[in-house]
Amino acid sequence: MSPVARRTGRRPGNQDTREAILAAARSAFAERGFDAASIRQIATAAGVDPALVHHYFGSKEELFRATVDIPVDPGALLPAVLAGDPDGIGERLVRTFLGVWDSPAGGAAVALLRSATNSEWTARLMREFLTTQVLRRVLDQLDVDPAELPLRGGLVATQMIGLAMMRYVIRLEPVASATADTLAAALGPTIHRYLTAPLSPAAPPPAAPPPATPPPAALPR
Amino acid sequence: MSPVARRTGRRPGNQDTREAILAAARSAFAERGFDAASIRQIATAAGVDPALVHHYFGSKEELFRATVDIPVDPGALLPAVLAGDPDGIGERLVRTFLGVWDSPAGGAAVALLRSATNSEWTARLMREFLTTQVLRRVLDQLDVDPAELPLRGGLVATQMIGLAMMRYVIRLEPVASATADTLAAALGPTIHRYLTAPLSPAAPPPAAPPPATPPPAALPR
DNA sequence: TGTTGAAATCAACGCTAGATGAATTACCCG
DNA sequence: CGGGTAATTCATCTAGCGTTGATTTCAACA
Repeated sequence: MSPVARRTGRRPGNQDTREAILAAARSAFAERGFDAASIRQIATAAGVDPALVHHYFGSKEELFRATVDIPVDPGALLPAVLAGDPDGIGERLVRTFLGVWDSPAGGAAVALLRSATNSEWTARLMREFLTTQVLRRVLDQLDVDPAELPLRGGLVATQMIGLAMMRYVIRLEPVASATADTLAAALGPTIHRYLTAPLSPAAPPPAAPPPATPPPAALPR
Repeated sequence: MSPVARRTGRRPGNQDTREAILAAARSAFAERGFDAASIRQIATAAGVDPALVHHYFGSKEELFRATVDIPVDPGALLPAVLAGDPDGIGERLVRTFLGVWDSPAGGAAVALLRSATNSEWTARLMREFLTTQVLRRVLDQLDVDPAELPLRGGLVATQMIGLAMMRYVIRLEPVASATADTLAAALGPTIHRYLTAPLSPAAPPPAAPPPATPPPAALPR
């Protein structure tokens, strides 16, 4: 009937449909997380039938893996962080971190972060990525007491993930729109302290009123 | 057949089914997030028919709201944070924060945090809670330049939410199992610095380089 | 040219979710 | 004792999900 009634079968031109699907999946996962993003809408966004997604990638999980698998090799970024004035290492780490998250790879990271809050296996994925890929490498190149290494790494992760959450997920102003300079200046010293400063308070906590009271202050209503 | 074949109708004894549902919902939402938690399994965990959940709370969203609506009135906690040595304010804030998150109310907070990463309206909920309920009040009671207030608040939020994410969601060791003392000693100075220390590096204040990219954030929906 | 294999679509399955409305039972008040 | 109201369940509806298998079209190669 209609002159252009191509309904089924292979497409004439483009060969880059696979990339289109990947791109659509990337943004969908980044914006809505693993569970909330649906293959059907990813396919629609890519102008493609849902079944085609399964044809290229086997399952939703594999699609997610392919989406996230932009290997931001931390090893490649570390030299730039470690080079130069040791006192500036905090600021440089923050700048590098922001650079990655603002790049296309950042979309994958946001997707991972969003999904880490929902499914346990994503959380584990992230945990392992952090420990084995990032923290360990960073701290290996500093002269840190190995016994203190995990805690120092955890503290740094705390600040970094918090920054990512606020800037890219919750989008709390003015952090969401702040310049890298501002954030580097503000957070850099924190990172530096977590990496180098003594951890335990030499002096016992002064005048702390009995912390024994986890507040029953929960107000009823 | 079975002598106790009560299938339908009102239950003999307890009247506290509503609370049972709420409790089950609280832990389900906290453990799995809004989307992943299902009314059906909440009902099962409470030993109740799914329809009963809709009878008490109208919809899943309302149930979530009721779950989250343990008003941990920040105003009630602030005096304890603000009293005493001003230099210890950071540590006290961390301790109070951990106290809340480790209490029953913390379950609600974890639920909110988990869900904030998925649905935009939860993110907004959290954003508004942070700005209007917490940050504003904390900073109102300190002598902070009002112009710097939002940024300082955002920085504090960054560190606090990061702590919550690592400790309660990602569960990265050793942060997840660290004592409140350890964390307070480590993070306290950071908070203190965010609240009081000068923000911009005195050397290169580029006089606000055009925040050329305010919205890389295409808000979905 | 004819054949083959990949690209793409269609239609459907099985599943689970949230939600609804009617039916059944227990409690409370008069 | 009897009626009304709230608590509880059952059966069902609709909608969306991931996934699968068959089927059709295109492109390349002998």
